[in-house]
Amino acid sequence: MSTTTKKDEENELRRGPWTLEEDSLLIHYIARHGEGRWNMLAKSAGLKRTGKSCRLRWLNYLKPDIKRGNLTPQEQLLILELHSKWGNRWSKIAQHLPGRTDNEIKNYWRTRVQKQARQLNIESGSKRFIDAVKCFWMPRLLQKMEQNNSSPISDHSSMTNINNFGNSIEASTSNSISTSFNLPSISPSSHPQRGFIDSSIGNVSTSFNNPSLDFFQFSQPLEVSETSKSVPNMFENNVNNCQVQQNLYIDDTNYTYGLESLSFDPLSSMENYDFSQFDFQTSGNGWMLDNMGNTTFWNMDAM
DNA sequence: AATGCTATCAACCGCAGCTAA
DNA sequence: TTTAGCTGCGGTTGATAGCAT
Repeated sequence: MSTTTKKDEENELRRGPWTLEEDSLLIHYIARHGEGRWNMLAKSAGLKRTGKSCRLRWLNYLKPDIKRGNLTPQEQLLILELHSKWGNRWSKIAQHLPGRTDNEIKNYWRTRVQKQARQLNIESGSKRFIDAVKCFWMPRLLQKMEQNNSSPISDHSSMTNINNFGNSIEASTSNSISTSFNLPSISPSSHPQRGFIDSSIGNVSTSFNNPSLDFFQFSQPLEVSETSKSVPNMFENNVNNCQVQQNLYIDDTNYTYGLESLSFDPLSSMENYDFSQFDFQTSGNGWMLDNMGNTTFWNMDAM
C-alpha cells in the first residue's frame, strides 16, 4: 500500500521531456535573473526539476544563440580535426563551434562517425581509423565545402564563380570569399595500388590528399588579421607542400572566422604515402571500396 | 494498416573538480 | 583541513520519427 499523498507527488521532481510551460518558466526566469546557481534557480522559478536538468535544458536547447539544423561540412571538418587533437573533449570542441553544444557534437560523433567505423570494422580511435578520417573523410568534406561554396558560419548568399584553370580550381564569391585548389589529376589507373578520392568539380577530376587541418584558426572578436603559413601535413617527410592562406572576414552581424583561401599540392604527398595500409579506396560516388572493388559502407555522402 | 527496425537526439546518470563555509 | 554543495563533463539511455517490409 502506498503512503504517497497527492502533495508528495506534486513535490516530486519531474523527469523526461520538458513541456512548453516549463520551457517558458525557465526562459522567463533567466531573462529576469540570469543563469547560474541552478539548484536555486530551479526552486525559485517554480520548476519541479533538478538544477542539473534546468542547466542542461537551457544550455542545450533554450539558449538563444543555439544553432539548429544539420552540421555544415565546415563544422564536421572542424569536429574531425579537433577530435583528432583532443579526443572526446566534447565541451572543448564545442567551444570552437559557435552555437553548437557538446551534446550535439557528441551525438554527431557517436551516430555518424562511430557508426562508419563500426561498419568498416575499424576500431574508432585507432590509428587506422584516424588515418581513414584524414585521408578520405576530411578531403571529401573539403570538397563538399568547395561544391557548396558556403561560408563556415553564415550563409553568404552571393554570386559564385567557379573557374577552371586546368588542374587548378578557383571558386570565389562576390563578397570576396574565395577558395582555390591546385589539383593534379590523378586517376585510379595511374596508381592502381593506392587508395584515392575521385570526384569532380566541373570537368576537372580532383584528388585530395590530407592537409592536416591545423590551419584552422579563430578570430578574436573585433580583431581582424591575416595569416599565411605552411601546413605540416600528416606525411612527415612532406611538410611544405600544403600552402594555406586564411583570411578572416566579417559577416553581416559578427566578426567570425573563415577559411577563404586554401591551396595544397596533394600529389607530392601521395607519392610518399603508403596507402597499402588501407585495404579500401573510394569510388567516384563516395563509397569506399575494398581491395576487391566491393562497395563497403563508408558512405561519404552520408556525411 | 500494422509491425519491426534503425537513426537521431534530448535527457539522465555518475563522477570529478571546484569552492565556500 | 575537511566537508558539503554546486557545476560541468562524458557516457549512456530512452523516446520517437522515419523508413522498410
